[in-house]
Amino acid sequence: MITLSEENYIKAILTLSLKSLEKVSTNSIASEIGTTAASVSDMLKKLLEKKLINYEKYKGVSLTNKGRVLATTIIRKHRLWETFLVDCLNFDWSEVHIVAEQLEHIQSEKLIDKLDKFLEYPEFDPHGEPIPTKEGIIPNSNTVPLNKLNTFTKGLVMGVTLDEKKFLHYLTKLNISIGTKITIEEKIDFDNSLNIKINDSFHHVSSNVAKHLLIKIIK
Amino acid sequence: MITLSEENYIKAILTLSLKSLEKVSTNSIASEIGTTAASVSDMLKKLLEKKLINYEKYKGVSLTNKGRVLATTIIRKHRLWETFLVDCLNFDWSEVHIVAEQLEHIQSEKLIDKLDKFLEYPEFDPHGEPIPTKEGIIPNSNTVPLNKLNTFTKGLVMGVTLDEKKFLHYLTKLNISIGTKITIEEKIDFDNSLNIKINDSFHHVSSNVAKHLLIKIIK
DNA sequence: CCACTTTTTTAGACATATCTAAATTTTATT
DNA sequence: AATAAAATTTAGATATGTCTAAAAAAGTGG
Repeated sequence: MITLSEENYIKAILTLSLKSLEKVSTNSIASEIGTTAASVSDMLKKLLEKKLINYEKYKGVSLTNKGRVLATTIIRKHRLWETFLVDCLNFDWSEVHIVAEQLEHIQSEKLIDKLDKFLEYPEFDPHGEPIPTKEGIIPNSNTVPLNKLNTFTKGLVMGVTLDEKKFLHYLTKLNISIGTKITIEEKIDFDNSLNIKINDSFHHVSSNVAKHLLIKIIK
Repeated sequence: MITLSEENYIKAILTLSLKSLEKVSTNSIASEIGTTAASVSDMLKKLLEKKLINYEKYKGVSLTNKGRVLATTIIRKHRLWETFLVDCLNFDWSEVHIVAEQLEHIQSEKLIDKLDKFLEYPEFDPHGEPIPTKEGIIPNSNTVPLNKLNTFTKGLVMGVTLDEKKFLHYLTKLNISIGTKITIEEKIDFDNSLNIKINDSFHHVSSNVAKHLLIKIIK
């Protein structure tokens, strides 16, 4: 069981992951949530226990695939509820946030699927932010599958297009999650596999893995 | 600040109050909520502290006006959300309860007013239960203002039609709340005031007070 | 009306989530 | 490379809400 508080931390970690390349720091989470670094430290232990984050003391945090899926689900719920509040209930777009912050924690997959349908599958929320898909992908016009990138291009992992246990487990092993920075070092013509750099360490991945990783190109 | 847990207790107390005339017992609350009598005892102290209930050790519980308004608001929210789930999202009426149990705790008066309007001010939820008004009255075809009752008629207080601090304070003093049993003992022709019996003690109330008390007649 | 049963409350624990203050580790600077 | 500064973690406390077991009060039957 995931508590409301844990959900808020996971969401904060995703938000921060998307803002920069580095692992998320304890202090940044504390200021995002409005709490103390000590409380964050306590909570990180619990989230590690539940395998929602990758975490080493003093070394910062990143989301595991499990954590990433949870976080995008919460953002999906938040943005769908905001859409409902503005489009159906005629809320002003500036006042929906605090209400959606509560609604995003309602536990019912069926509810959110039916709300999505009722709203006719909106792509963007009232603030223009893209609504993540049911599969946990945050749509972004700038994303490209990893295998389409040129050598020496750098990018951030924005999502995956395959929801398979073995695949996600493999990504965890490679230390790939949302916000992970990847550089293409070499493309092997023979089998379209890639040599890539992930946070300063080098790995080799097959074309089949690369095509399921959505990347946002950065300078 | 009222916590989610406190809201669940207050709601349970109202539900039980409406089922019988007596003060609500610790054990009945425990089985309604699915917890132990010890936990209920602990919580009753907190609810008394917050002036949401009338409570004397070993003597049972009733809601104060403040508690009654809170409880009916929660039921109003619950029933409006159930209506939304069935009418808009095409939920089956049998599966809405658990979702509405979560939604009923969302804190936003504006949200519930706008939802009410969006649903075009429904009078009944999908289970045929009346939706309480914004003022905290549970509509019931059987209710009559106290001043319309005949001598020796007995009834239960179902709501009030005046939301004024002095009035509610006066009712508290008289120990009148939702579910309180009242018997008309005598009607004074001179000023239409009434002598009534409340839980075995006798009181005199003005016609002005009587006309704002909604009563459901019982045998 | 006294003993027995049931109900309710209290006492003492535990889990969650938070805090302040102190200790530790990392990082930055000279 | 030593030391100062900043970031992070630990230790210890507090508040909420729950539990079990024991004590106390209320109700019941011979």
